[in-house]
Amino acid sequence: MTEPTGRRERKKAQTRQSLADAALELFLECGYDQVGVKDVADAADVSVTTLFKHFSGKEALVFDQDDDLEAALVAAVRDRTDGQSIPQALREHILLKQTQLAVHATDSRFADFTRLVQETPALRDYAQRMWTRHEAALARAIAEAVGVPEDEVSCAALARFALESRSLILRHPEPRRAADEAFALLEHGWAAAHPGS
Amino acid sequence: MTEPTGRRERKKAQTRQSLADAALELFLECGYDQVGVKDVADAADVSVTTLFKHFSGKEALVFDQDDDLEAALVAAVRDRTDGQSIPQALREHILLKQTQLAVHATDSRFADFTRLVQETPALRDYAQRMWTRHEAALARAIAEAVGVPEDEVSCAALARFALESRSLILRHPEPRRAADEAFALLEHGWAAAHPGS
DNA sequence: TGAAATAAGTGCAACGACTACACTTTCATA
DNA sequence: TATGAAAGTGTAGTCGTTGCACTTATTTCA
Repeated sequence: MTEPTGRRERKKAQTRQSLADAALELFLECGYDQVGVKDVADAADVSVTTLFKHFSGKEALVFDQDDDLEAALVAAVRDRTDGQSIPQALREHILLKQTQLAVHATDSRFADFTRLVQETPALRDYAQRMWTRHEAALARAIAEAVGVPEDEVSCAALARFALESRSLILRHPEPRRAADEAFALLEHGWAAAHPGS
Repeated sequence: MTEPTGRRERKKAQTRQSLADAALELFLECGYDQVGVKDVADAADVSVTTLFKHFSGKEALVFDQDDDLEAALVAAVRDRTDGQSIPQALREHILLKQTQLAVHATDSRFADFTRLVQETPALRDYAQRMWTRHEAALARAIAEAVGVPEDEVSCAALARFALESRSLILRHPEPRRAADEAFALLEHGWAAAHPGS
């Protein structure tokens, strides 16, 4: 299912990959704003038109795989271990998915990538939207987990706040501690409204 | 101090006003995306260059007076009545400043304005940024009010969450109830971290 | 196997927001 | 009243993005 069957799909995927690779390399080397969309297309040896057939905009060149995000987020709530509260589960997930990898840079390329995103306003904002785009799905998952109607405001609020705290954590020198403090707030607030979950 | 002294400043203010008026009228009539920046300039009888000397971008044409926002926000925390918690004060302020006016439309023009903003992604996002831009100032005010160092994460978190809940409230059919629920979460969480404030 | 349908990729021209530049007009002030 | 600062103008350009008509490669199916 992950394997492209025909030659056509394979070439398509390859073109997309070339574009993403070229973009990241150029952005890292010269800075996001110094590189035009034309430069990326040229480096990948395709036309600008083709570039926009693959990516919805310049910022999207950097975030290749945003599809898993929502599923993982929902799963983090649904499949949390017994006794773990929803805010705790979300803190773990966000911390794992974002910060730990970036800080203990196993791969120095990932650290560079994160720095690029954090230092470029356009990309920082885009990343934030990427996450917030899944607010509704997360809110629904939370509502289902506690067994309340899915339009409960407190669920939407928890979803939004948790997703927002991501950027709060990311910019802090000690992400783990920041996450603990930010989520402590949510933890207590949530417990008051929904005891025992 | 609010009175422009010379004729020059008066004309400048007038030009700015013409632009803002023309923009709002056109946007309301035809929709934000259907109106070009050129159309606005023409309607105000100035050049496009001049338009951009007055406003930093197309979206800014709609939000004329964002300067008071920060001061009012800080004041809402600093000058809250005794016995009122910080989250309560923020809920009141946001509710008053945003939602009440929009709902009980004293002025139907204000309702139209709010609808325009909410229905136009570019404007909705810009408005959200406008508020979030003052997160740091609000966080500082909160930290000062409780007497903790100004880089306390919980203060930044409360500031961010409160500002974010604005849009949560705005899109809800019953803003008052939504505000109560969202801020209840913050209320309890905050009380746990900073008892008695 | 050999069309015919399908989809990727191309080049060009254009649009809209925005900026740089060199210029004119208008006002304040010494 | 002369001088300089500041408001305004028009043009031409950049950059991201889209529409269009077109070629080329691959899949499908009669």
